[in-house]
Amino acid sequence: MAHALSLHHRLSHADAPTDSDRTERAIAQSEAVCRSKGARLTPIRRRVLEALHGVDGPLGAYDLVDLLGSQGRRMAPITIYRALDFLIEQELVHRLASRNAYIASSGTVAGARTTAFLICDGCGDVNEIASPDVAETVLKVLRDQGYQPRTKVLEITGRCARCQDVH
Amino acid sequence: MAHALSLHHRLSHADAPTDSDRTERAIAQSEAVCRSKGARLTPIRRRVLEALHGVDGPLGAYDLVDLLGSQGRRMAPITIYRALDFLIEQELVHRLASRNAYIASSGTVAGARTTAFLICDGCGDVNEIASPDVAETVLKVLRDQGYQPRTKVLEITGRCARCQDVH
DNA sequence: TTATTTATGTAGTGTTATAACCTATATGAA
DNA sequence: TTCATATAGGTTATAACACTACATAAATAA
Repeated sequence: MAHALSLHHRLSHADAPTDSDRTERAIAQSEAVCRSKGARLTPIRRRVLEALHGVDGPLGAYDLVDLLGSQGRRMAPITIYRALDFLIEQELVHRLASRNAYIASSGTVAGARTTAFLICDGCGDVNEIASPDVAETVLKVLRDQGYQPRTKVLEITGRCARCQDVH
Repeated sequence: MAHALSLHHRLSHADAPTDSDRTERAIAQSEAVCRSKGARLTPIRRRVLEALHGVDGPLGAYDLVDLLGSQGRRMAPITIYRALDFLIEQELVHRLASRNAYIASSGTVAGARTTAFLICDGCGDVNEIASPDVAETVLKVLRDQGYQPRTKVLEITGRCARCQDVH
């Protein structure tokens, strides 16, 4: 991938309890979601989800292979992909097609809302926003066309406020 | 790619003049656009663009390698990618990240409008729509966030009207 | 013409994703 | 519990997509 940012830059501080707390809460919530749907959040799937919650930004599938491999037995790429498929199915993770990367669904897993990701070309930051206006407008167009949407993810690339005017 | 549809299904009828007429007009318009910008629509780039206009739907980079290779000297993948980069730069072609595929910009090349692609999981059809409402709503959100957008392409996957209720 | 830039050729490699097949574990029914 | 079935994961290999690096050729500007 030739990462713009090294993994280390994106790893959360281990000594800042808030981050791991957030991860724990997200996992607990995910477990509840899976239980209610009869879906099995197995140890592998859970570890992948934890890894994605543990970093600030998206990770490639092979990033996950390396990251999880470094803290235990190395898993084959296909294993990671299978876990990702499951997590995407449960809408716990989004695939950022434009980046070939995966990111944990943030916060409100509440409804099947349309979310947009603002992906910065400069710093690589990914900003997940849930705009009811955009969601509604898009849904209206889809209704007009007779489309039944599956993906409700919009990926928009450009430059974030901090990275304006830079090359 | 293990194409859901064979190339032949997607090739336009050679004996239906309307299709090739459309392609010719699109190419003529593209030539004009390039001339006005001082960009060079070389024979290779032109052939790639023609190929994309000549089919009904997106093509992968290696589909283009095969398609163009079958009607002349085989070109290396990098050659196709370079041509695609140019065409995307000129906004004559869009990359569909979710499909690893490329599609010719349809019709109104007029302005840098936000376009949305409705990609059908069932039949693979790609429907390009230019909704001013969606465009405006998205731009408003981006302004609020201080984002300066580059990609103005929204990819939405789901099922088209014809493919509802199927599996 | 000559210098410079832009485009293409060639070979190799990096990166992302899946196929095919087998084994193990979990779940439900008898 | 025991067996049947379904689901998850292990292993190996390969497919599919994209680009690096460097050489050559063609177009453009000086």
